[in-house]
Amino acid sequence: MVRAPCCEKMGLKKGPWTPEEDQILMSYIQKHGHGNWRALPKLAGLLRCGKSCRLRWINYLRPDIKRGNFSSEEEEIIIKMHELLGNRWSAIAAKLPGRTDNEIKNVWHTHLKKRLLNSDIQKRVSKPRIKRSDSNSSTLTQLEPTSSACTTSLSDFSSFSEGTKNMDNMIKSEDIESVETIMPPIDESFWSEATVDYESSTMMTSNSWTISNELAPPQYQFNSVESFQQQSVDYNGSNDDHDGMDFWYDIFIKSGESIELPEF
DNA sequence: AAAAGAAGCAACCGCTCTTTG
DNA sequence: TCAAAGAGCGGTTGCTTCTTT
Repeated sequence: MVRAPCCEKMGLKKGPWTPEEDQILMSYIQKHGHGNWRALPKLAGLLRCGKSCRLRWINYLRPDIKRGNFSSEEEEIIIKMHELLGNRWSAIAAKLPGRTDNEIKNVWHTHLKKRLLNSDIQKRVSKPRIKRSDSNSSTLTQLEPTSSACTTSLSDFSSFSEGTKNMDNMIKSEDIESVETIMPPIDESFWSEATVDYESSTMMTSNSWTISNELAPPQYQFNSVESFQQQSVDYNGSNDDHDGMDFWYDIFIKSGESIELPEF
C-alpha cells in the first residue's frame, strides 16, 4: 500500500494544538460525528491530517476523558493488567474508563515501571517459569533462575503477550473482571516447589495445579482435569496455532488437583 | 539566580489490521 | 482474491516544566 504523504508535504500543520483548533474540532465532531477521519479536517476547516485530529480527539478532547492524577487503584490495575497483557495499552485502557492508551503508556514509562522494578511484584515475575521460546515454536523453555532473569522478566512478559496477540477474538479485556481472579498472589513456595522436566515436557510439581476455567474461552474450558488433559491431547495433534493453549497453560492456578502437560 | 539535567506528557511516526470495492 | 484506503496501535520523539546543583 502506498503511504500517504506526511502532513508537512501536504502543507498541513504539525505540533501542539491551539485552543482555536480544539474548538473547531470539538464543534465539528459534536455536530457531525467522526465517520471519516481522513475527510474530517477538510470538512471542519482544519489544516491538520486526519490522524492528528483523531489522536487529539481520543487523547484530549473526548468528553468522557478523565483528567488528573491516577489513583492508586488505577495504578494497581495497570500494573496487574500489564503483568497479564504486556504492552497492550489499548486493552489496558479498556479497563480504565476515561483513561487513554497514550496516558496509560506514559504513566507506565514514567512512574510504574520504575516502581515495579523495586517491588515484590518484580520478584514474583522474575521467578523461573514456563515461557515460549519463540513466537513460531510450541516448545517450552525455562527462564534461568539467575539475576539476568530478574532483569529481563518484564520484557519476557511483553514477548509473551506478543505471542498472544492473535487471541483477541477469544479473550476480551472486558472478560477479565479482576486479574486477581486468574492470577492470585503467588507466594515463594509456589515457585520453589514447581519444576519442569523439559525432556518429556511434563510439568511436575509437589503442589497441585489446575487451569483457570471461568475466564478461558469456551474451547479451553474444562469440567475436569481429565477433560483438560483430553483437550491437550487433541490440541497436541492439531496443526493450529498454539498460542491460545499456551496462554492458558501460563495461567495455571494453584489448586487441589494435579495435571500433566501434554508432550509437545 | 542561572544553568544543567531529569521527568512528564502531547504528539508524531511507521507499522499492522480491517474494511471495501 | 487482491489491492487500496482508512483506522488503530505501540514505539518514539521532542517540547515544556520541574528539580537539583
